[in-house]
Amino acid sequence: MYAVSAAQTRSANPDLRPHIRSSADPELMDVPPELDAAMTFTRWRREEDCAALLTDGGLCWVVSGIIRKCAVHESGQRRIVDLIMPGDFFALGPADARTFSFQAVTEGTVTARLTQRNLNRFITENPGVYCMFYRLACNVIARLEEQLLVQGRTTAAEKIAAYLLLMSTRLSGAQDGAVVLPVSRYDIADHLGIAVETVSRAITELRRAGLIHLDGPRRIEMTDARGMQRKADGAR
Amino acid sequence: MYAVSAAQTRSANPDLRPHIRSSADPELMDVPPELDAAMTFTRWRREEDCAALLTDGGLCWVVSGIIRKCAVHESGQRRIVDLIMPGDFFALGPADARTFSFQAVTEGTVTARLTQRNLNRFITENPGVYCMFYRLACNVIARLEEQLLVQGRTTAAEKIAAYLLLMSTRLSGAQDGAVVLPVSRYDIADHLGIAVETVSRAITELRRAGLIHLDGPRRIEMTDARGMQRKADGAR
DNA sequence: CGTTGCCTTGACCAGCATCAAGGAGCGTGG
DNA sequence: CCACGCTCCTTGATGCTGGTCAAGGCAACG
Repeated sequence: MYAVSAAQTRSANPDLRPHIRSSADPELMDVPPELDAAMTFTRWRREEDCAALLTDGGLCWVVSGIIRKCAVHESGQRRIVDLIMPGDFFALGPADARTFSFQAVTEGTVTARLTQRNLNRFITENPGVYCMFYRLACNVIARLEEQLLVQGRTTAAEKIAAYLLLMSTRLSGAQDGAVVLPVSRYDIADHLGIAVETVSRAITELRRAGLIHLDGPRRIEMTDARGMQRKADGAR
Repeated sequence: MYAVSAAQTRSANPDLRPHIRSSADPELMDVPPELDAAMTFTRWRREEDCAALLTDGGLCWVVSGIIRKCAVHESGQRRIVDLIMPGDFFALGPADARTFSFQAVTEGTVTARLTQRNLNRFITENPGVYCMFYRLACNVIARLEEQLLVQGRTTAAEKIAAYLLLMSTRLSGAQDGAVVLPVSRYDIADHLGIAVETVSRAITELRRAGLIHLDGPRRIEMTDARGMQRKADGAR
């Protein structure tokens, strides 16, 4: 077992509760109050491993902050398969325990957890909740498919452009304006399957082309959303 | 609406019924007989577009054969995001209709379809079925994550090795023995985001290295499963 | 003030996309 | 029966892209 370093509140915390809303699909995450009361909230430090949340087969939501789902190859290479943001849910499949690990990306990430026991107890009384789980799972599917499309672009600049657009929609709901990247260049590299240096170069290329404007390494303004879209789609 | 060219049997066909089993998780797809009776079966010709199945928001299973889920970019490039095999289910998300299309890959692919209407009717009487949907959706998630890991490899040979191993497990349940690829080199290329020529060259490279043996272009024997795994993991 | 993590740039070379060509298998029609 | 067109697969030549190694800047932090 993993020793969780932060305090856990055993019941619903009114401070945290309202944040459990999917930005992509606000109406979706209407967690029934009964379910809410059965959840355990946890706050995580940066880079802290939170896989222990899921070892018993329970479910988990990100309330605030970011969680990343990683796989580490034999060769030592790390691959990020998913970035889990506020409102998103995640669970550990039967085969996942061996391949995947979870870490908090941002300091003070808060998760809401539903243990297998509480889940079972709740489900027997209220089987309709699976409908919500089904829809949440479909959201994950849509997210992974988008990620596959981003990784499927040919050049690095296209990948980065598509990635920034995707991040922009996921973080703010819009594809223009400014994004504050919650992840480092290293994380982006491992998420896209390219080298850090290439990430850096591609961002510089987009900046030189006048498609984005940097305000520090993390804050990126999309000065030309249309152009970014064309770039992402591999227009020549 | 799309004119479906093949005959449809309105009720459960005893010939087709037993095939609706997931090879990956046999116990999972125990479709309740009541649900089975509400399904519509369709047989598709090769390359036939079967997106019309899903426009009403219903669900679909592949009974036999293969369905591919594609996205086509502005630039005309095609990307395959998923290969759907017997026992797997698929549905059309709200945003999917614009981006994705579905086609039968193999001649005579059979699908089982549950219309939105039948689904609704059935669900009100039996809400527990969503549990099955949830688990099926989790299977899709696991599949997409594996695909992301395959695409995340660095060199083309690693990608192809990982892809062949994955195909092998998905088609036969084992990682050794022979695989008969249900897809063309072009499909593999569009699934991995690399050029056809590179696919061909990578397969030749694996053959020359003694890791596989070709018996015609589609039938591939894994003569050295261990070596394939090492190759896929980027061992040097 | 040194250390550490993160980001950027340069130089170099392997690997892949691209263009081009040719072969194998197959169904169609003469 | 063969000629033809078609799709699919393979191989070669070439130029560009990105991985790798190396170095340096910058900010936060002890």
